[in-house]
Amino acid sequence: MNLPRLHNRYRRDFYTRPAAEVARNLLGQSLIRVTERGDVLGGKIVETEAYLAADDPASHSARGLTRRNASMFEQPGTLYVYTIHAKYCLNVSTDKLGVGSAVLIRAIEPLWGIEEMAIARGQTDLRRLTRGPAMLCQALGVTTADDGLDLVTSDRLAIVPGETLSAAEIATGPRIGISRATDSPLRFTVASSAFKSR
DNA sequence: TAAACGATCTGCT
DNA sequence: GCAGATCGTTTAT
Repeated sequence: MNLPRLHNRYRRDFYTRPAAEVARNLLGQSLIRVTERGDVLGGKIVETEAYLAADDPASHSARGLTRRNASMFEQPGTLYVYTIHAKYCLNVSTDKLGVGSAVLIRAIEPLWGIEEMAIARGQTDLRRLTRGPAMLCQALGVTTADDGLDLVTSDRLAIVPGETLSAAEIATGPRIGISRATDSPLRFTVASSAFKSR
């Protein structure tokens, strides 16, 4: 696949839809990080989860706006980075300003800047580079310092059109690692990918 | 200000 | 496969 370029990135309207729809449509797209040196890191999104608003007890926004989850309520396309178990997770806000829904990007297939990501991870096994939300953040160097950044205008992080998948290539199931709303089918994966967290 | 809790990962078996 | 580490945020006192 060709090296993705920032100016081809998805615009605001891509994120201005219900979280589950964005989560499904993010599969196959390219998540890229441009380092301070100008290197491109990233790969193809293969696993996502949707987190809704007040009606989703598993969502950080279920109990309303707090200092931590404020980015979820920002305009669609805003990066929401939070810490959990002393690690980072990367989300993108969706729907509309003030709603409080987001998509968690759980795994990508490493494609660009693999050597640099391997160094950041302290791990050379391709399959253990970006297989999970915290691994992904470590590989890309994303931290809470990036929370609130706009994926539509940022020169550090963006999502660029990759490949379009057919419905048959996408698997749906319950979200991982949560204790509430464990039956909602809001996890989406590229069925054939070897780079999923499970 | 104290306590509990995770949208997790790693190392060891 | 599983137990244990880990630490910021939230919620309770």
